[in-house]
Amino acid sequence: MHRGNKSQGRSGKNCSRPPGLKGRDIGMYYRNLSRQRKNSDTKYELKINLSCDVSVPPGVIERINEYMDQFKVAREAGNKHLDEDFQQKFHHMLSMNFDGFIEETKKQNQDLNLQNRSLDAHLLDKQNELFQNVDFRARYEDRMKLPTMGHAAEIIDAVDKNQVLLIVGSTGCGKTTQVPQLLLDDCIAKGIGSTCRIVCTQPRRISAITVAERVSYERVEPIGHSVGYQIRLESRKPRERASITYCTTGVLLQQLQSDPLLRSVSVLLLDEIHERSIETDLLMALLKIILPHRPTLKVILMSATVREEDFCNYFNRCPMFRIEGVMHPVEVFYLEDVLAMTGYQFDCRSNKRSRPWLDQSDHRIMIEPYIRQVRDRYDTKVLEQLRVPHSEGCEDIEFIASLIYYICNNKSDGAILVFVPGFSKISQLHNTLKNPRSPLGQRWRNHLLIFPLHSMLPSVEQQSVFRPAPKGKRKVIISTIIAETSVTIDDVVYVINTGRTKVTDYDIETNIQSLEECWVTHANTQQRKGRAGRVQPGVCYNLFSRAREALMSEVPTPEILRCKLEAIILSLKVLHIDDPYALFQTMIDPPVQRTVSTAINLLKRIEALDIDGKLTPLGMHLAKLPIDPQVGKMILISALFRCVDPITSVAAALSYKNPFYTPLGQEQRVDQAKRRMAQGMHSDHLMIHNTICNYRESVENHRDRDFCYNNFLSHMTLQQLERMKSQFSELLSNYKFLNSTNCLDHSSNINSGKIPLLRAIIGGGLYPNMAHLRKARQIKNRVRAIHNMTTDDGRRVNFHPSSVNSGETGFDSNYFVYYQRQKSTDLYLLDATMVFPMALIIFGDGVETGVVDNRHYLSVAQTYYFKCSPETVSVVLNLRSSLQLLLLEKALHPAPIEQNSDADKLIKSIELLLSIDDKMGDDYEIMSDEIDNI
DNA sequence: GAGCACTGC
Repeated sequence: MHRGNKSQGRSGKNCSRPPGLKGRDIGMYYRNLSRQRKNSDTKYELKINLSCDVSVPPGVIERINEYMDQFKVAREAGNKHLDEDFQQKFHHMLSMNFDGFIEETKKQNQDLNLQNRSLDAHLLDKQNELFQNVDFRARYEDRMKLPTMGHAAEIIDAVDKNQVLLIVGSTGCGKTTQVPQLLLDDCIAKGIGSTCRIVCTQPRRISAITVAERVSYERVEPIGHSVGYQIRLESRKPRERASITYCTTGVLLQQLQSDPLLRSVSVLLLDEIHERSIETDLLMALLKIILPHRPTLKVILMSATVREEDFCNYFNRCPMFRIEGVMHPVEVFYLEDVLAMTGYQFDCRSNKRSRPWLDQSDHRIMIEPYIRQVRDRYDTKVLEQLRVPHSEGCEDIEFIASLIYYICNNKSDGAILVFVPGFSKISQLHNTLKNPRSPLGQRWRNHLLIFPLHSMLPSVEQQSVFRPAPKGKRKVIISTIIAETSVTIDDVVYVINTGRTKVTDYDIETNIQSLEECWVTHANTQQRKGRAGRVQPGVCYNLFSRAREALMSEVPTPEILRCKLEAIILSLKVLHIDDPYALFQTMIDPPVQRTVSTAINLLKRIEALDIDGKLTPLGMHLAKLPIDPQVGKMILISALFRCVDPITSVAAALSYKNPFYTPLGQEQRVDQAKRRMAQGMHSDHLMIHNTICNYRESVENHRDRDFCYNNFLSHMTLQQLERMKSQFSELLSNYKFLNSTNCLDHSSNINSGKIPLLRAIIGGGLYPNMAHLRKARQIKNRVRAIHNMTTDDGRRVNFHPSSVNSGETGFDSNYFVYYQRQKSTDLYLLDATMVFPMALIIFGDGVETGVVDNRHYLSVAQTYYFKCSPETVSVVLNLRSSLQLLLLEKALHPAPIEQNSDADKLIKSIELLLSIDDKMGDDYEIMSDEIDNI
């Protein structure tokens, strides 16, 4: 760490770059210089530029010192609230290794192993009765038409003889609804129903509910008898024994914490494992550990025909069943066929710049050999069109529209489902169909019923898209990948697959998450095709050539390779799987070590793990919260600082979703609504808090429907956010951080009105995700503004246009914290809250102090340096160490902070320090670390 | 000036 001497470095005005450099070259020069310096490890020799002065007025320092003295005295007196229970649990937990943990859980009494003979007899009677039921028999006959039922005896036999089984079958084969029933009824018939508890996991909440409802119907029962479901904050659980539970995979993973050997389960079915979600990948790895300890547990893996050998091999070449699907046949056409049918000609004069020129040469290399291969089968006109690079995908919206009109002209009734990559293409196609320029378009305009489908659009929650079109109308659904698995519309007969989708990726080298458009995989195309054959024979039009298809990947990249691992590592630690590297190595696709080490470093920085990678008391609390560790830390701090309602609102929205939706063409009005809610606080997070407060008020006045409608809010999302808030406050209360389970309880919200404190706590949770704004300039007569801002790694970033901070100037502080940073057309902060420097100093790590040019400073994470009087330095450092002690103590001995207790004094001091933050002059000098992206 | 999709006892 550089202290004192001013070294000769490049910075702001003192720099001396070679003369004659212009524009981009200047940026490149500094970038290279900065990289060289980083490489030669001379970072700390650079000049330190001191930012704003964070000194505190002497009167405040006096008051804080008074508080702190009392705190010290109280601490020394050893006046602690001890929670023996937790302390014991924690020490016990740390002292145990995995094998010890397993031995311990084996000793616990598990009722399921105890057969209940009178219950068995009762179940058998009931079953005989059911089989005589007229409705049951009618429904059973329908069930018998499902291909799965044709394999009933084989499946039951195979489950009996094997611990692990793989069932491969496409949509409609009935594996999800029938296999659990077969096994349950077999157990009951054998007179051992009381030992049977079947759990079947689903990737999505909606599928857990609908499948459970379907199976209940087949068994002529209301839901909650022998069949039920369990998803987060919503469950209709079935009876304990002789039952089937459909749950989300996430719920089962959470249950592992209290039942690590799954002793309450006799048969576990993992459905849709081919989707390669984090949850199923992780569960499969954990099952490999669990199975040897649970010889009676049966596991049935269920997959579509997508690389199913991978799963078979992963479980030691377990037996595999293939069940045919009952889909109607779907005719498939490719771009060349569609061009031949429609005779469409692309406008080659138009400048299609959305695809980089390099792509054009790639396109030629791909298409020319293919054209030679098929020149006898297609007209030369068609082949000429195939040569146009923007013929494929969804570059030409008019082309897609013309195919829709072609279907209207030539094909029988049935809805059309168009897959496009994202919001902008939905919007473009929607506009084209609504305001057609061609006579053909005008002819069909009034015969189309158009439904845009996107997670941010309200139509997903409405029922009209599922209803059949009235006579004379044809439904056209323009959708993202959401209609591939998550939203099912039955009457679709025609699918138009543009072959494009958006995917997020994560670059471990640069730590940058990106969202980019790319080609789908064979697996996606297969699934999209299937959407056309649900009710009758269908047609699928792929808007790419067979040559393009040959270049597409087989399957999407598994999720585990594309995301952060902090939360998983923490959850492994409570299962006593202490070496995350080793566990990840056993997965089907292990993430690279660097991703794991990055996650571990972050967990150490937020003090969830200690220097050796062991769980800290804080880490143990965070591991048990059903939320990412940083957001978990935020709500824990909010409990200590008694501002639970606002912060749980923030946490819920960050971990679930933003309650605003954006109807097509209403972007600006949505922005206005958000800005109204933000109340000038310069915070997307506090905006959510304000929104929830206003929503509650509207509910009390019975005006919530209007309120949601006028402000583009999703009622369903707001209600789920409320449920999550309750869950958080219940958990915090169970862990003894709070007195009340109600997040609105007065004792939990004494400081909820103190906005600077709320900012600081949001900052404390989101840290180290911080950004520094060096200049904000309003563009004349516009709502826009230009922001010159960098994140702590020196990269240039901007507020995402959907953030309430975009377009804003006149901030009271130039520092921000954010939850998500993503690269698309630019590197964006998707959400941000303005924080005062003191918040970063108090809640940040790597806080150091020193003297430069005879001025004292405080620095955060060796990134931001603030001028500061020596008196303030001393009081702040004192406060920081006390806060750390308090956090540790509260984590070890959870208890609410009593009014006027020693800890209360500390909290008040911090509050005092944060509340004096006000507009502080900040110099805009460019710092050496921040030059990378100019 | 822009928003693939999921999920948590």
